[in-house]
Amino acid sequence: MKIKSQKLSKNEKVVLEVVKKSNGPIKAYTILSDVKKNGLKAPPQVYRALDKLIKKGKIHRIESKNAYLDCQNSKCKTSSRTAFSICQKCEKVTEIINTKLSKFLSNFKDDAGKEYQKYNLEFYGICKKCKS
Amino acid sequence: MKIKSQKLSKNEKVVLEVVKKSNGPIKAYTILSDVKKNGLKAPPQVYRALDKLIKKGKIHRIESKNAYLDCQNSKCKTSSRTAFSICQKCEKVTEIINTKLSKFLSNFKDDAGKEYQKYNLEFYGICKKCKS
DNA sequence: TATAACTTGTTATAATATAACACTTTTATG
DNA sequence: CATAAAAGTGTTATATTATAACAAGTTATA
Repeated sequence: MKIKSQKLSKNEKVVLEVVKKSNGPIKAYTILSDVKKNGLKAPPQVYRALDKLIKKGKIHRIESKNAYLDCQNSKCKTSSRTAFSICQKCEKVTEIINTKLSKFLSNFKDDAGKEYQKYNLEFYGICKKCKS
Repeated sequence: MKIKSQKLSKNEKVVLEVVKKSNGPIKAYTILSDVKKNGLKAPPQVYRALDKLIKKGKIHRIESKNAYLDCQNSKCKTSSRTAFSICQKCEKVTEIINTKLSKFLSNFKDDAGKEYQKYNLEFYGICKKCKS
């Protein structure tokens, strides 16, 4: 089994830094305006970096928000099994790292007996801070 | 507890028919070009109908595809707890209706002990047909 | 009938994402 | 090392997805 290189290119590093330092999910065009000081100028440069970073397990895409979040899971080597908690008020997003959940979903068989190597789960609710 | 009306407006009916008769997830602008023969002309008319239909539990949005699918679950009264199987080859999408899964996710407590009223789960794999 | 809530029609534009092509850099390997 | 293949970059243009804003019509019902 060939292991995908985790080495990052110049643009990938630049984009990853921006995603990391953002406090929560960040949008592609927000990243773009930020990385302009690093010489990047056009959307494809950002989107290409984002795609690679996702494949390399460095960041995740929050599908329901068209936004990107750096991976909090030190053990995460891929982008294949993800779960998030999303606050419907403040829009805060947290990655859920929970063995019971990931085991259940990884072992889940549908009615045809099929298992899945890849999933994305998004939970929606009101976070602690917004409740109080 | 007030029950949300399931009554559909004219445009909602028109859009729902198009989603229903489509063989799988359908895009907003595909719907638009289809409903032009019914007199609808502009994106907002379609998007408004889609939003309402989702809230009324008649259709679902497949987040990772920006596409819409009619709800297969006769018992589905809301859009709050959804699970789908998505083929990575042919892009076929099937709604997963599985009590074990929905129970597990509805009862799931995160590390803070929090439960969620709403979730969306997307499984990715290769469907039977594409495998053979 | 008045009025509030909902629905529609319309134009314009915002936000998100990719195609296509030329060029450069890095990596692998004969 | 040479050099070819693969990966990465820069750029322009354009495609795709979605919403803002406003005016007007319709429906429910107090």
